[in-house]
Amino acid sequence: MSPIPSLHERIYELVRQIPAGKVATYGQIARLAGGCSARIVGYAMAGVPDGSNVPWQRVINSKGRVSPRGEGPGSLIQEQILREEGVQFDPTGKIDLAKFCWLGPAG
DNA sequence: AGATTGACTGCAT
DNA sequence: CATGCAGCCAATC
Repeated sequence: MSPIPSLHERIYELVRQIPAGKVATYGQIARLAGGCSARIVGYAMAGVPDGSNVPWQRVINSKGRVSPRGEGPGSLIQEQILREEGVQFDPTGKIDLAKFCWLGPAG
């Protein structure tokens, strides 16, 4: 526990601040995390330990859609969780970022 | 220290 | 709308 959390931990803390029913894009988190690139956020999400309080499911890509993890229902699970949170999906499976995009820790 | 990779992004074809 | 390419930066080998 250092006074200055690593980039990874900082991202986790940031994602933890995302309220239910809202979502944030990788670029958004990256910017709030200190201006790193969206890839770092994606990499951090991939390294999220199972059991942490990080609602990684609320982090999506700039397309307003969940990131296709390739195999497994992972993306589908994420979509279901977001629906449970109150996030609405378009008929195309996209999220209305105009309403559900998290503005940041400031609100 | 160098090369490779990745849950990204934006533009071009 | 599908595919390709380049830029981006940290983690990993």
